[in-house]
Amino acid sequence: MSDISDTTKQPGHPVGPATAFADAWEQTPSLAALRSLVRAGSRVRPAVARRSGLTETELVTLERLVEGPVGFAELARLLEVSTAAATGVGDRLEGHGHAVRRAHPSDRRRVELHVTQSGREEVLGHLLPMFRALAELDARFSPEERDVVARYLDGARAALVRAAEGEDPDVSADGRA
Amino acid sequence: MSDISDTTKQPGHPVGPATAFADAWEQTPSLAALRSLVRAGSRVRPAVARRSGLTETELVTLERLVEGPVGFAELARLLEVSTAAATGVGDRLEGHGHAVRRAHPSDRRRVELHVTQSGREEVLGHLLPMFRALAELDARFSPEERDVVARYLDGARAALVRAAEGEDPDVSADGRA
DNA sequence: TAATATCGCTCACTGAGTTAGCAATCAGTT
DNA sequence: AACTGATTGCTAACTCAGTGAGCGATATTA
Repeated sequence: MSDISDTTKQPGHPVGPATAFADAWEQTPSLAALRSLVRAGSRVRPAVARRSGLTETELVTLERLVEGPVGFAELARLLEVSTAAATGVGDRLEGHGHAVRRAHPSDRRRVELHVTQSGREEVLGHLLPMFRALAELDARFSPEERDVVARYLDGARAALVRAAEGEDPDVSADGRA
Repeated sequence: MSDISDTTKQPGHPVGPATAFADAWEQTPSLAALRSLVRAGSRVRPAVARRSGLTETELVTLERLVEGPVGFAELARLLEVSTAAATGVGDRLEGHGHAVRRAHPSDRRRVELHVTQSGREEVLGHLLPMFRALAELDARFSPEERDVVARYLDGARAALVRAAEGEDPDVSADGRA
């Protein structure tokens, strides 16, 4: 009975416990901007992947591949999937022409996955414009301002990392600005 | 032949086109911090979902539900999935005891999904600590500093949004700080 | 009242992930 | 050199969250 929210009557912005939500969030413009930024950030990869006709996993793999070839075991580790899944990712990327398998020069167990020109274009074509835009934005701020921003962002990062891993409340190290 | 990267010989940090990557990125500490932040941000939801034994989709649904009940058509729209998938999400959330179906008071076609106490605890328990940590961080900065941060973050958000949607290069509106 | 649209559901299917187990290879120890 | 154990990448069988098509029920509009 008391199981269900009593916010039934206020569809848009109910008053119940959701207030606690809003209380800790969206108070200052900077916090609101932070929220929007993180939201926008987590929409980039899915969107780019969809436009490229790739899985998010495949896109992450390509992003890594432009920095150099990777073996499948390592790939599985950084994607946090099974090696079987990594094999599948390689198959699909090869099918798209975005990557190629190559024997490891010294270790004959290993097979390295290399990005192709097509794969590199897919990744850089979508992401370089974003990087450029961010670099231009960054350049519009003074060194002192950038320092403030960096401290803020680093603190926020620490908070998010703590949320992502289990929250040990007594971890007071790490994110001190 | 010229298809494959010639970075084969430099596993760790090759010199090839990946340099273009690094050039536009990770130059200033603030840009590096921004990158880390976005990275950390996109790890939060998957991590929280896994710890809660939920799909990311189910977690997103719960986050929305704490703000009030939603119908399945609307839910499908905001999740960007089919209504069939939304039905499945509802089934699973009900199975977990995190949500309940209820008839819409006036429209007898509609079925609203309501969060339960259990569902609310699941969401708030994981996310409120993060919100609090961010609010505390925010409070450690002066209003002037927060203003700088807000301008920076808003510009960054605009760049990310532009990257998520198709990049129209001539869209100069929107994100001007 | 009739035509159209919307809502939530079921059904059959797709596809990216899982676990288990395989042969091949490498590395260290006798 | 040979044996042991770990690692690498693959296949096979399966799971499960998504899709598209189509359904009855209800709401909305002409």
